[in-house]
Amino acid sequence: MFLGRFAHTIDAKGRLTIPVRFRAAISGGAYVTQGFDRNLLVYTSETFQRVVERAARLTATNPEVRAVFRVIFGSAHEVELDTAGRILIQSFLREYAQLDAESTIVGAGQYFEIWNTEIWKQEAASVTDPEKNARRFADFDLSSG
Amino acid sequence: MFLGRFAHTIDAKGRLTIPVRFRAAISGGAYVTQGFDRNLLVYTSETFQRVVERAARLTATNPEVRAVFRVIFGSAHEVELDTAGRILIQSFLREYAQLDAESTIVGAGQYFEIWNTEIWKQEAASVTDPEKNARRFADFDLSSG
DNA sequence: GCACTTGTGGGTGGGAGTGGGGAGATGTGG
DNA sequence: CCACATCTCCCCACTCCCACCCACAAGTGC
Repeated sequence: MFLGRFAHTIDAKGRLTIPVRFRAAISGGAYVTQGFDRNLLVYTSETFQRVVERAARLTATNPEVRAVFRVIFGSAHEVELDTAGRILIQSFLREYAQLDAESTIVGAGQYFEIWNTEIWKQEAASVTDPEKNARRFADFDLSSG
Repeated sequence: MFLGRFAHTIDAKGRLTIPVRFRAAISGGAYVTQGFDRNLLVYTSETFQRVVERAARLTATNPEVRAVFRVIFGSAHEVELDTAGRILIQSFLREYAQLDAESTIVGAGQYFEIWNTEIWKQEAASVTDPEKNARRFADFDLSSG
């Protein structure tokens, strides 16, 4: 499970250090894709496999399905940790998420997100708003009870 | 069960001593997350697991669900007691709860809270108001009889 | 007083994150 | 086939933080 929030830098070669606590989970390989927001998502091989299997049930005669295929498969890139615990992120993915040096890694359970730190701060303002969170937790019935 | 109220200090390294009475309950690990107010919550592994299971049923295609994931998973941090009975609190969590040296730990049954002592005092003004408490207990049908 | 517990502060070695050199692989154009 | 640029991955060096260690003050019980 991916938990927590980390401020890391992407170096001039496009490499991003993965937090130590995340490395064991993706030691068998991981997949980076574009996210639903201006961010990137990183899945373990197993989780990505489940997404692929679900997508495979859809029929490619539907143009919207083909668009989904292009997002899921066309943006996905398999990555491995180098000896220093880093991954290399393709330039087109860095461009999509507007990643420069300052990046923020956010755990999200089955996957984790990579954000440009400036863009993340805007999202964080919403995520740390007590009133909004109270409503979210009430709507989804998530009180710790 | 976590009961009582304790005034402890967070040292220059971001460490907070856990009251002795709480230590056994979290000896197997604990999770710190941002609270619903300007505070932090500390769950045992078991309690946190129940929150995670409920959240896992939601689907990430909903933007509000993604925000919930960022709160639950992105703010959570697994901590362990050091040999002196302290935990290390990540800087972004300390910022969220505005924790400086003076902190107050408040038991809340299944979990406990960490407050900036100044902010806690404002909350405590409400908690120690006999009339307000009488109304709360009446509203939630909590009289011992 | 003395032993012990609890909370607090600080030193330190090793691990984590970062940056850069350089060898090898890959692609392109001539 | 070669020359050249680019990319990828290896290794190494450096800084900084954290987990462990110890020290000490205050409180408690005998």
